Amino acid sequence: MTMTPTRGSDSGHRGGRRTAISEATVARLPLYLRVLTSLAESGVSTVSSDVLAEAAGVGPAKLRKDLSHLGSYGTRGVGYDVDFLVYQISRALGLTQHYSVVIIGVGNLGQALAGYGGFGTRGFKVAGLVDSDRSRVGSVIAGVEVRHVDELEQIVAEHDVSIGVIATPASAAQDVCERLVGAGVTSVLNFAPVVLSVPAGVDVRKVDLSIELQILAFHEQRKSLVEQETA
Amino acid sequence: MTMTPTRGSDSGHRGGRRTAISEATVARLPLYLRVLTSLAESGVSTVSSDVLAEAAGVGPAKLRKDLSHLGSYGTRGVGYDVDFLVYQISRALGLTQHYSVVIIGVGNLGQALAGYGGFGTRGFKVAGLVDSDRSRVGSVIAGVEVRHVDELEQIVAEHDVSIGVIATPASAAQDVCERLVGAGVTSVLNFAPVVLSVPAGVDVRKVDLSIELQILAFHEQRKSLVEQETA
DNA sequence: ACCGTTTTGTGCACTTCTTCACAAGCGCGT
DNA sequence: ACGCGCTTGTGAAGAAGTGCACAAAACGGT
Repeated sequence: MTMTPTRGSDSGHRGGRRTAISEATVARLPLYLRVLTSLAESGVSTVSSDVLAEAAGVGPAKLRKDLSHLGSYGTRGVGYDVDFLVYQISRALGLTQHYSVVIIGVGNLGQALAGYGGFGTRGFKVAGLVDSDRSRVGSVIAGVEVRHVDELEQIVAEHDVSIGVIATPASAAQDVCERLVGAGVTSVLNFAPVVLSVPAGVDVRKVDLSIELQILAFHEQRKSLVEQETA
Repeated sequence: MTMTPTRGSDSGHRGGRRTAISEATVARLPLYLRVLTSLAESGVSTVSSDVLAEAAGVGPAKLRKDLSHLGSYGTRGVGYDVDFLVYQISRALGLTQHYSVVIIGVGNLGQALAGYGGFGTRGFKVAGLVDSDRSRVGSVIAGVEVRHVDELEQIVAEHDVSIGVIATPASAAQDVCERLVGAGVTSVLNFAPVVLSVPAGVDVRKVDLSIELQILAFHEQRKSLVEQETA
C-alpha cells in the first residue's frame, strides 16, 4: 500500500475526486444514492446533510465527510442539490458505465436475483443466466434465457461480463468461481456459504444469510443477558 | 448510545467471556464457526490458527485475537480443539439457545430463504411464513404452511419469535417492520432495499444486493482506471 | 529431567474510521 | 450594503480495528 496521499494537489480536474475514497465511505455511497433517488422521485430538489443523514440512518458529520471525499458539491447555508448529487455519486461509483452480470445457479435464489429490479435501474445488466441442471436450461426468467453452465466462458466473452454472481449450492461455488476468474471476470458476488479463494486482483464480496442471523442471535442473547442482570 | 462497557469484571465465570466482544469480532465468529464445522466433518480434530485463518480468509493474528476474546481455549504448541471451539463459539454467539424466525414475504426471495438449509443446523427455526397475497396462503414451503400476514402478531406470540426476516417489496417493508416491533420482535433482518426506522433497542441488519453490486462496480472502475494510468 | 520446536495469547505501534466543534461561505431580508 | 441565520467542509481528537513480534506455555524426543 505505497500510496502518496494526494495532498492538496487539486491539479486540473476541478471538482474531481480530491482524496482517495475510503472503503467505509464506498460502502455507504450506494445507500445515499438510493435515498437520494427516492427523494428525487418525491420531488425534493435540495436536501441538507441533516435530513439526508436522518433518512440514510447515519450521523450528519459522517455523511458530510463522506460526500466531501468526492468533491465540494454542497452549498453552504442551503444544502445539496439532489439531482446533481445523484449524478456525482453515480459517477464516483462507476455507475455511469454499464456492467454486465452473469448469474450462476437458477434455484430460488438465482431466480430472485434475476427478477430483482435493482439491476436495470443502476447500470447493471443481466447478460446471462446459467445452471448446471439441463432441465432448467431453455426456460426464460426475467426475460433472459437460461443456458447451460458449460457455456459460461462463452457468455462472459460475448457480453464482456465483469461481475459474476454465484447463487449455486456451496459445493459448486469454488469451481464456478474458478471458471469465472479463468474467463476473465474480476469481481464476484458470492451467495454460497463458503469462503472462496481467488487470485490477487479479483474482488469477492459475500452475502450470507446465516452469518447475518448469527450476528442477530448474538445481540438477542446480549439483550436477554442484560435484562437478566438488570432485574 | 449510553453504554457502560463492562470493564474488566471477570468476576466468577472462569473461562467465560473475558472482554466485551467487539462488533468486528462478532461479525467474524460465524465465519470461523462454519469453517470449523466443515473441518470437523472432514475428521480434523485439531487446528492451528494459521490453518484456520487461511481457511477463513483472515490473518492469523486477527483470528487469535478474536478467539482470545472468548477465553483461552487453545493449547500452545498444539492449536485449537475443533469440537470444543465449535461449542465455545456457538455459545458466545448465543446459538446454544433456539431462536424462532418468521419470514415475511414468500416471493422468490422468501422461498429461497425458507428453503435455505442453514436455518435448522444452527439453532434457528422457521416458525412462520407469511404473505399478504391470499393466493399464496395455504401453500406449504419447506414444510411450513404459508399464513396470511394478518396473523403475524399471533404467530410471533405463539412461537415466541425473536427474529423477523423481511423479504417483501420495498413498499411494504416499513409497515411490516413496525408490526414486527409492535408484536415484540427485537431483531430484524431486512432484505428490502429501504432504510428501516425502528425504536432504540431493536437491531436491524440489512442485506442488499444492489449495494453489494455497486461496491463491486466501484472497484471494477478503479481497476480499469489504474490499468489505464499504468499504460 | 531437560531442551528444542511449535503455537498460543497479547502488549504495542499503526492505521482506519468516527465524532466533535467551529470557521468559512452562502443567501435572504432589510 | 450589511448583518444574521443557516449549512457545509474540515482539522483535530477520540475510538475502534489491525498487524507485528515476542514472551509464555505445552508437547515430544532423548
